Amino acid sequence: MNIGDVATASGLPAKTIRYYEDIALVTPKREANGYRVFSENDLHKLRFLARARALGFAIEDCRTLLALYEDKGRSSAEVKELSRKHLDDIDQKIAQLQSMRNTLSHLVEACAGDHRPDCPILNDLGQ
Amino acid sequence: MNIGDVATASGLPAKTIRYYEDIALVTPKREANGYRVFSENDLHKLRFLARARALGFAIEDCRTLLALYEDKGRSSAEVKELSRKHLDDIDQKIAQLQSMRNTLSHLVEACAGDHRPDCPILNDLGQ
DNA sequence: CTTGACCTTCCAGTGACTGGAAGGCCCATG
DNA sequence: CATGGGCCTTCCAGTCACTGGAAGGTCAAG
Repeated sequence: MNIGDVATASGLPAKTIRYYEDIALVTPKREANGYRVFSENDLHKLRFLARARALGFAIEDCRTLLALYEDKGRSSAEVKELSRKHLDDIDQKIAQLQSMRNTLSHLVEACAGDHRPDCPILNDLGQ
Repeated sequence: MNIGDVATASGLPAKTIRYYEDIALVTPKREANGYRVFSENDLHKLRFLARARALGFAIEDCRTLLALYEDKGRSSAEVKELSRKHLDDIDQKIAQLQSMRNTLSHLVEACAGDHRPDCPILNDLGQ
């Protein structure tokens, strides 16, 4: 398979796949003409990466997860620990966004949004 | 005031304030020795920026908001529109994170997290 | 033989800082 | 007067995970 094929099959842009090769997450072979050749296993890895990234795991975490995935003797504790930490991160981010949302939605509601210059949003920011 | 003073007073790191000068969000004067001198108005702007950033507004939005803040003839409609869009962005981000959180928390719960290699998290990623 | 869809590499930019090096300035103490 | 410590300065590089674009090679169809 060429890069376009695995891009379609994995849902990742070709650019991203090249980048993943750059940072050694996948290591496709090369044809005589220089084109990358992807095996089924490469595609499987790319799909794994796409899913892990979609869950918000950082690239370096994806690298770790992929290594654990391929290590048939790993303990699931390590995976769970990594995932639990990531879940905590997500919860923190959500909490932060919720707090922004709270403040901002109050301000937006209080703002008339007409041609007049009086604006509770700017008033608040200018405290 | 020197940069250290406004850093303390605004809560922004000195590095960040220098960066804000770089991108022309503030324009402090200079003393003969090259040190930046910040006026009360500069400090006021920095506090405005700190609050706007804390609400998650992008730097370019902050620039716009600051300009509107200083334009005493602005219409509040423009401010409200910008804020409403930002609120939508926040909502989208929250939704995305919630969906990650959902999936991931189910997986984490399903994972024994012991010495055995069987792991629902990796099984899911490897689909 | 040309066209168009692939593919390649390399370089630069994104956003909003952040860290660190190398060096100047200022004040107080010995 | 020297020195030490805490300010301040500039400049460069790195972060994260791509993304865009230029310049050019390859391949199959018509």
